[in-house]
Amino acid sequence: MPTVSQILSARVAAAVARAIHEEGWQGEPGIIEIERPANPDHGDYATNVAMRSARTLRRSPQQIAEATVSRLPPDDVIAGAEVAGKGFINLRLRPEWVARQADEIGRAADRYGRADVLAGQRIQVEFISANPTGPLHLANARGGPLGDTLGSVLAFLGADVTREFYVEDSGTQFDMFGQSIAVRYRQLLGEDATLPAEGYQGEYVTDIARTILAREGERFRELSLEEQARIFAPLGVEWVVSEDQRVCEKFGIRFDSWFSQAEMMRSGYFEDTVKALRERGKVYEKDGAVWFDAPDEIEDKEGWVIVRSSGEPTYFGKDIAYHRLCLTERGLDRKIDIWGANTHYHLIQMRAAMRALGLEDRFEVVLYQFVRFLHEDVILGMSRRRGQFITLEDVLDAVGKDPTRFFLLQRSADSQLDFDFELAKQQSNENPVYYVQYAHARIASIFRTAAERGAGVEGADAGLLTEPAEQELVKHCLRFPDLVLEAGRHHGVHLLTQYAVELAGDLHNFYKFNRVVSDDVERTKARLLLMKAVQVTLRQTLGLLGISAPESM
RNA sequence: GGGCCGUUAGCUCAGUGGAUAGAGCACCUGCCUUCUAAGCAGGUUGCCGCGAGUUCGAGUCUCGCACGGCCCGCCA
Repeated sequence: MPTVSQILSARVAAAVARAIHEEGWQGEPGIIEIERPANPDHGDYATNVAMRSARTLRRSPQQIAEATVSRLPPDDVIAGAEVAGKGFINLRLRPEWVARQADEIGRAADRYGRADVLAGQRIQVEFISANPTGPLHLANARGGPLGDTLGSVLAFLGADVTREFYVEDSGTQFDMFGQSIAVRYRQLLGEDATLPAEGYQGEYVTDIARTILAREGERFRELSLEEQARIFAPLGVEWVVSEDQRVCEKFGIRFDSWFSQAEMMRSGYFEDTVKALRERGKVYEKDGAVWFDAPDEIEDKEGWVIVRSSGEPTYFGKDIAYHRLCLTERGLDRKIDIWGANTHYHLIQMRAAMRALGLEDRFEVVLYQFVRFLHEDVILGMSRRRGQFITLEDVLDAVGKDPTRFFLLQRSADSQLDFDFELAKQQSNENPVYYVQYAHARIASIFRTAAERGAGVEGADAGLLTEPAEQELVKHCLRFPDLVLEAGRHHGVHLLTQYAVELAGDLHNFYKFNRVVSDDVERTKARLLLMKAVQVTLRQTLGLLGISAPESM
């Protein structure tokens, strides 16, 4: 089922081609862009192809538009085309066609809006990937709905999507985590031990030590702190990862894989990657460390360390290996990472490294600006090491999954946002998410009423949906497939929340002024089809957002 | 010093180079005997941060400036 833009674009392109041929013009037309005018007087859709072709065809926009429109006669979809303004071509959809689409949308049901433009592409979306040294909190939670929803959109467009959580279970922070657990373990045994200055202070560290003690007894008692740390760190990560899994499920997120960095390191793939970089002449030695040679455009640094003088790989070095692994050994066509804004410098480094390996085109990143967390009107810094944070789970329990997801998905990733905890709890009933869900529930209620009165859609004639309010609703639903394409192209999943609110608004307005279930049997049937179409569209949108579509509220 | 993101209504924010710039919240006025009032209708609000440039056309692109957030480690 092609989108409206695709249908119109094809017909306009054909008309332009005919115009050029028959008028004997020279040159190529501009790209056909189909847009929706803000002003309804300008038609349902419009194209600026005449303006865009004026230069190459060396004709005035008006002239090109006239020639195109005269070759764009009314057909099954287009009721009329006219030239307006400085050369716009305004297109009106045929009401009969629009009406029939209500039926098509209802029949498509959970296939509505799906496409195959990305069929055959294997795409990994990697998100959250928080350090496995403590519970998830809101700062790293924004990437959750963003990545999850982007994954859903890409899958909707036909891609083979894998959602991955990269578990960084090696390195300095990992070691420090193990030490922190060891200290708590010793304290539980009544020994004298103090947490290092950089240690993890959260209460959960003691919980982990207690769990280990309960499960394994005192058999690690005689070991040195270093030995204990080495044993406890993976156990601690296991504990945190299992917690993360549980909380992500509460958030409506299920990962296909939890990839272990330590496992990759044991496989020798890191050394292999350094070798590959060395063969390309991209690394050099200095001060006993191995450096990646920064490209010339980078003015502030000559290079970045990938193996320390101690022999320990850096995070940057390991991330190069990890991305190379995904894009070569694992056969992924694209890898899309959802990262917090504080990693933008890392992004610059990674782009350079990926370019050095010839993988740049397949590596994409969505950077999201930080969430500031307001608690009792105070902006909370979220330091995990100091144990100062409100966990994601606290937020989910207090606010609910749907409002939390909706709130985080409402704004573009580029804009910063404040999450006011008290406001979110207190105003959750005024949250726009309920406005959207209510529209869906309202339709469900209409169907319940219809069922009670023995009314159904059997034998309905969608062609009766000719009233302006009915037409507007169907047209609004028809925007959905184009919107999904747009969201997929630009990774802009917030477009979906915005659309959901607008469509819900249209439905509420229609509901107020138009009766669906009435004595008019034929009209009732047709309007039930209309309601079905809106319900399907709302459900599809909410489904992509990972937000439930309730039958009643 | 360098870099990334932002600056649009009182507040929080939408706005693939198109025609008269939008939504929610807040505020005011109406609307529940008919499919759910978590709703609807109407009203008020804008030097789109500032200054240049690019072009048929700029909130949108380029450059400069100001302000805010983040970053520039042999941490991750």
